[in-house]
Amino acid sequence: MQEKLRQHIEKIIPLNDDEFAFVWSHFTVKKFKKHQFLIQVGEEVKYSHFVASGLLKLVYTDDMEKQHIVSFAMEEWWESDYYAFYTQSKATLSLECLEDTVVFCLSFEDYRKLCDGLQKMERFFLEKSNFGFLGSQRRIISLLTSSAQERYEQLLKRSPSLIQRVPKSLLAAYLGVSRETLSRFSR
Amino acid sequence: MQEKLRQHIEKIIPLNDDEFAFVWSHFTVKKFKKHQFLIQVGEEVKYSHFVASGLLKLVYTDDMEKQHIVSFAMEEWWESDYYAFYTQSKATLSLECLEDTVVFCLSFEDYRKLCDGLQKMERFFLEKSNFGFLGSQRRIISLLTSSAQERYEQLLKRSPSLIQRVPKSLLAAYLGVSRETLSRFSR
DNA sequence: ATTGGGTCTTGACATATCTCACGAATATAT
DNA sequence: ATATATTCGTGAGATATGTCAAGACCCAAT
Repeated sequence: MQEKLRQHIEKIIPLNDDEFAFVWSHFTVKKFKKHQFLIQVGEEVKYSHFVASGLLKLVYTDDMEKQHIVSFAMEEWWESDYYAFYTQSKATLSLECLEDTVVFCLSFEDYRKLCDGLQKMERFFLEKSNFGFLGSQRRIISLLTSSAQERYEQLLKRSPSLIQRVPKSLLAAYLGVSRETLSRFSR
Repeated sequence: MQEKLRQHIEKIIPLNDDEFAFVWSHFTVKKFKKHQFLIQVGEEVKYSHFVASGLLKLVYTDDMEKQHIVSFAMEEWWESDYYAFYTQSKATLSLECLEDTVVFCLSFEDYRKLCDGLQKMERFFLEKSNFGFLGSQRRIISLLTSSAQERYEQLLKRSPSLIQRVPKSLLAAYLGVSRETLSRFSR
């Protein structure tokens, strides 16, 4: 079970058994059913979540109650409302299961302890953060430069598996386009 | 001169004189005039830059030769084509001075040495990366949820100083809206 | 004083996308 | 098996924004 996390970390930095045991001791395993919430707007954000299996959506809900998808979290993704997590404030985003999901949870306190206790893990999280930043930057460029249809085609190319797993209305909410407009692209 | 960098770092982690001397030894100072390029598309990206004074634009140029502004870098910002920097590949973005500018340059090699030699600096860069990621995420949400006019008003509120320093055509290129459309908002 | 480059505004028209409405197809729960 | 909710596609009209063109303004250099 925890092997998934170990392999994930070892893609970036090698760990011996003792080190991984130390790492693993900071996590707790939680299981959720489709439609359950890991984070709700206004509540405390206790954990950063490593997705062992399943699929989640991180959502911003606007004044009109319209949902916008900040990101999808599949296997091997880390996900949380990170602003609230790092600043230990209340959630402005929600995190909800699109499928039955298993996550490994890391509290903010344990996150700090882990980094302080094992130098390598601070390095690991730095790499993760850098990749997250670069991914966001690429998405911004896509939003600035491409039409809705082009963004849809880019998404198909980059994440073909997503299309099988989530309804198109959610892809639309991720791309920043209406459900109906996206529907007309397929033709 | 280097005091600016020290104060900047000490907002996040305290340093004694020896530690800062060690940090500073990894940087080189460079000065540029308005219109000069720090990074050009296709060239190597040697440095991450700390802006001591001045103003820069990080630009993505599309197939139609249209410019899109990934970010503005003012005093105390770190800027580079970070994808190319981290992967040591060729630049896809350009970095150009909008004003006469002084930067402190950190090569990739020195960046690694700095992190390895002084634990605290890895921590510092992790904080920076996290903030960069959160900033990008907020901009994505803004692009997904708000009209061009709303995004303009948000920018005015968040960075009123920018408006004095850069032509509106560049603000438009940052917001993802045409120069003409942005011009009509002021009324 | 004059020139030339950059900036800003504005009008007219084109186009992408949104919204609302409806119905068909499909999945899900009882 | 039936009922119910979700999902998907499509038409028609509204709206935001883009594009092209013209002119006004400002400022630095000659």
